[in-house]
Amino acid sequence: MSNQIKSANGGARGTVTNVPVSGDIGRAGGRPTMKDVASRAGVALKTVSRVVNREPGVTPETTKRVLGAIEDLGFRRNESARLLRTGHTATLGYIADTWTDPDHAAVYRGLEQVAREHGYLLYSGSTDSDAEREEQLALAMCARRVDGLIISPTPGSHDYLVSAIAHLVTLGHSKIGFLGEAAGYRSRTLRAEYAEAMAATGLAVDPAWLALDAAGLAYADVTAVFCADRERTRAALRALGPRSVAVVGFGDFELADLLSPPVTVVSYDAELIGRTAGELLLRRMAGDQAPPRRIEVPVRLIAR
Amino acid sequence: MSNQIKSANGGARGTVTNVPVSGDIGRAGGRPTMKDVASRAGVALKTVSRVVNREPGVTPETTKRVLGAIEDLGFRRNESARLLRTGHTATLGYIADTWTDPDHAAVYRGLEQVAREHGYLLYSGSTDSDAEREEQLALAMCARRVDGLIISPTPGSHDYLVSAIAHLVTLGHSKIGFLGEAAGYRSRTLRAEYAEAMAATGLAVDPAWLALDAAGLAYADVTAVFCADRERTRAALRALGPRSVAVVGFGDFELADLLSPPVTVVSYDAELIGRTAGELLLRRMAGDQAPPRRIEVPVRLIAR
DNA sequence: CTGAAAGCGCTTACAG
DNA sequence: CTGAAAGCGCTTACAG
Repeated sequence: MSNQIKSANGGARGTVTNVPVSGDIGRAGGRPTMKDVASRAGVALKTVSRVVNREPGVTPETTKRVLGAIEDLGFRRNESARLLRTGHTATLGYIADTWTDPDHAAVYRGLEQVAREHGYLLYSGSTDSDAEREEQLALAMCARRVDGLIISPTPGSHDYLVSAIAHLVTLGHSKIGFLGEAAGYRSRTLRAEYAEAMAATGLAVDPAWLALDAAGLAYADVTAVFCADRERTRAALRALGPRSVAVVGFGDFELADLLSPPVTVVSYDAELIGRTAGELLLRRMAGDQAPPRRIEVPVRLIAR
Repeated sequence: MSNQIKSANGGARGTVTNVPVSGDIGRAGGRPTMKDVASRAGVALKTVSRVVNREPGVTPETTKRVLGAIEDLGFRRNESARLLRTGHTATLGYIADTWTDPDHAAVYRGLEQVAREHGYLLYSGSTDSDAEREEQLALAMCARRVDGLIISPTPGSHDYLVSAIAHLVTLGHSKIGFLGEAAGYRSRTLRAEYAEAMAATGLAVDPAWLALDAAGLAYADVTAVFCADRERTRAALRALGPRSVAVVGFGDFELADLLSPPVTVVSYDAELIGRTAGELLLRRMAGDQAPPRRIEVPVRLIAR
């Protein structure tokens, strides 16, 4: 038995309405099967299968009888059963940190486009950066035999830092701090790459610049700061109040241009990433045996 | 055959890496089945089923043999097949306008929590407010026999408008305009409810206040404006520049408090909506036959 | 304690 | 043009 709930969305007053089972959204007591249709139409199972699949070679007469029975019974083919026999599931899985991150939402969007164009449905799940949950989701999706799986992992390399720092140098800054996660693998990587980017730009790094926190930013010995994620960008902006330190953030956000002074950010087309990932996956599913590829989606600096 | 793609997420430089098939993420040539395990362990199919399902009454000895065969073959039960026999799919569907809307993302988040707690996986899809796509998605999910379906439709009633307008009246405003969609059913409803809310507050409405657009806001005969969605709130703020007209928006957004002057918004806990919808649905799936219910999630005015 | 048979709802060969 | 049988990978009765 299936059920349907309508929940009001972002424009409504926050209402959840519980709508009972109706129409073709399921029904108690089991749904009619091809077997039921066959017996009602007085034909064999296989004939029903033929008209449902629009296979040629069925008399208009019998076709009509079968169609009538389908209509009468409200039959709808059970896709799961068909797919079991067929061997694939026409399903893709997508796992990411959280839909709350606008970039992930955009990746999802791009991926969904590709999936829709090719007739795939999407299983989705979020991990909140919990590795165990990521594994459980991946395993659960594999157990359902998804045809393909896309995982949006925690980030790797970050050489966009170079352009962000170059931008600040152009504005006359040299004491450029870094505001990122306090601990963990990802944090170490990011800091190392910040140091590299600084070196590449010919700037020395005061160790204190690596240990900044938003609260103390106004009193730190820096004239500019790069924030590794939206959350820290916002924290920095809040803590600084009337801006005494230049802020460049990773990840664009709405209204960033309306702040005074506006915030410069490094950003990229996350939806394109979703599309690209989807297309790569589909190509592989179609038999492409090429070795792993790495495709870079351009990052751009939005100087404001 | 299953495939796996890793696509970099919101913190990375925009990389898509295509990882080839490996480990238990699928394998060419078909995966081993219970039958394979049975013949390798020298037992009947049913015995394999027993140990996989941890049913009692199997000798430690045979259990060990079966487990060994499972290990050797890398067997993982095909959940889709099990579920076909079982009659349910342990799957919920969620359809909404777009994940890009932070409220929908939050609803999803709440729903996913409930789903996870109860062992359900989520099919998801977005419609971009396209009714046809909504129908196709719903049909596709029903064809897969989801156990339940949650659709987040375009909004209905909007009496939160009353509190927003009351707030503006408190601040001394009486010429309060409305900025919303230009045309369509939803737009008419919203405007009607705005007019009602104004009347309820004892204010007359100049017809021109209903036909505002962001661009002309600064020259309109209003001292305040209510914006029906985030997009229009941003458009109004952009068009107004240094604020001459008070702005109240529907839907909170990051950094709204950092603008000068800060923007007052009407908002609600979208994640709670997701949880609530999920719990209602699950209850119904468990046999609850109660008539449709309407649950209201409180809306709050965030005056800044 | 273990297994052979039938069945979930469909499709794939193969006959007539 | 139509159908009876076997099978997808598993579980559900029912025997031994």
